[in-house]
Amino acid sequence: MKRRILIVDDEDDARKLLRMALRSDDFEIIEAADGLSALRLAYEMRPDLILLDIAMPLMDGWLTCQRIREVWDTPVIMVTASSELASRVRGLGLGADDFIAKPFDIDELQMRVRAVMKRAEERPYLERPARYADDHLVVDLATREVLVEGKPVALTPIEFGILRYLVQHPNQPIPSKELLEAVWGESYEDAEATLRVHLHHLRRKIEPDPRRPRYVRTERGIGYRFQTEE
Amino acid sequence: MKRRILIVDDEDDARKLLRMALRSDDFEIIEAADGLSALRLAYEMRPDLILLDIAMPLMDGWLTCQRIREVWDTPVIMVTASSELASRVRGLGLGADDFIAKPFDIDELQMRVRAVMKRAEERPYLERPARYADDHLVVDLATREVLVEGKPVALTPIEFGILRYLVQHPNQPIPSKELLEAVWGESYEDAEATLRVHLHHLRRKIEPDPRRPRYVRTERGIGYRFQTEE
DNA sequence: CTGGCTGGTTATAATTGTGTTATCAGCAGC
DNA sequence: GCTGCTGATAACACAATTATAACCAGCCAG
Repeated sequence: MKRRILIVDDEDDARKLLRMALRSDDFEIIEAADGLSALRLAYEMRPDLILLDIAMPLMDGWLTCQRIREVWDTPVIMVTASSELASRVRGLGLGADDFIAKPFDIDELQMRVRAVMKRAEERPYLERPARYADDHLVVDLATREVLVEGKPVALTPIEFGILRYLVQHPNQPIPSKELLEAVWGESYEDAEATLRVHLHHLRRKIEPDPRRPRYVRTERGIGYRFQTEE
Repeated sequence: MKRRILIVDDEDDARKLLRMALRSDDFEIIEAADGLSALRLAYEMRPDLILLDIAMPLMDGWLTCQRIREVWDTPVIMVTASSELASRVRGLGLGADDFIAKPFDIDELQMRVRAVMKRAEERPYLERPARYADDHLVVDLATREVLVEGKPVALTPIEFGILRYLVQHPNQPIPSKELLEAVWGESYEDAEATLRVHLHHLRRKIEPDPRRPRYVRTERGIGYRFQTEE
């Protein structure tokens, strides 16, 4: 089966180099010159792997990686200038699967690409949903769009973060601690009061009847759960 | 928790280099100079990660990796001279988790070590969805969902805790003390009166006829038992 | 048949968890 | 400076959960 690889780099020469290195019958190469068009292209073409340059104008590789990972589990290899080596560790937290330093060895690149793809295949593939839709509510995690009764609804970053995590784990009770960690990051574990307030706001915006939640159910003693079916 | 790393290389200098690079409060380093003693040491010390040089006399890195993997799946990082780059691809088939070329960058080594360990920790994702289901009752421990006659039933945390423990040990008489300890935690061993009350509530919610329990049978003088078949 | 034991049932009061509202501080844009 | 938006915090209301006590029912041994 032919694998599709998305190369993201703002410099034409760098893209060409990567493209040449990966020229193979096994791969189909697509390219983007900046983070934003990479997101759009990824949304459209569903690549099997993304090669991401770190140094890019506007939206850099870190941010792009983060945004991609908010929605898909597509494996990502970061391409770094060797001077940036020390900062690579950051990438682990953002979920990059591997790194390769420029200038890279062609054999090494190919090997890492194949290795990451292999690992991704072996992954116990629980693909996270990128979208929820029914008559009342539409949540599109890729475009960050939320529609209620067909009308767009503006969510604050925190509200969207909560909703995203819940939608990505439908019908599962999510402990409040887990939700806090997912949205606020670690070391924010005892702000459940704050969480309740934001959940209140979120419900007010998306629930048909906020008094008796249809989507964001509370699991007493545990946390919350996104209910897909009535 | 301190992680144990096994370094395998026949050259003393190379081992020293690796040891120095990984000197850290997080790691405990053990070493072996050839494949065979590496196997023995690994068996004895159960390292969390193995760093394996490819070029070694007698039993080379590939073979050692293969032998290790025959027994258990400790993560392995292969260390290669860069001239051997092309042959690296072989390692994938043998189950190595990552590679690093000599001479290596210290930051990169540390990063790869931590990345591989992190992945290995996340691996035991084989959480089996314990579940009980028949015509009348469905208990899904993963989603905490309980259905009676197809309708969802709301259990309190304690009620669910009791039911979970019983379902996880079907057809076995569970002493009251054990149930108490499992649900409330230790040091709560003489609240059997309380336990009875909660069991009453639980039965009222899930039994077809609470007067004559079908599922939660009482074992006089012992405790309780979850009966799967009539 | 009777007393004592084990376990079931009911009632009630205390505790806890969650929803809601109000208020304030920080901050960006104007 | 002001204005509007966002998020944190505190205060309170309310309902669900829990522990405790009191009482009841069945069983078994003598």
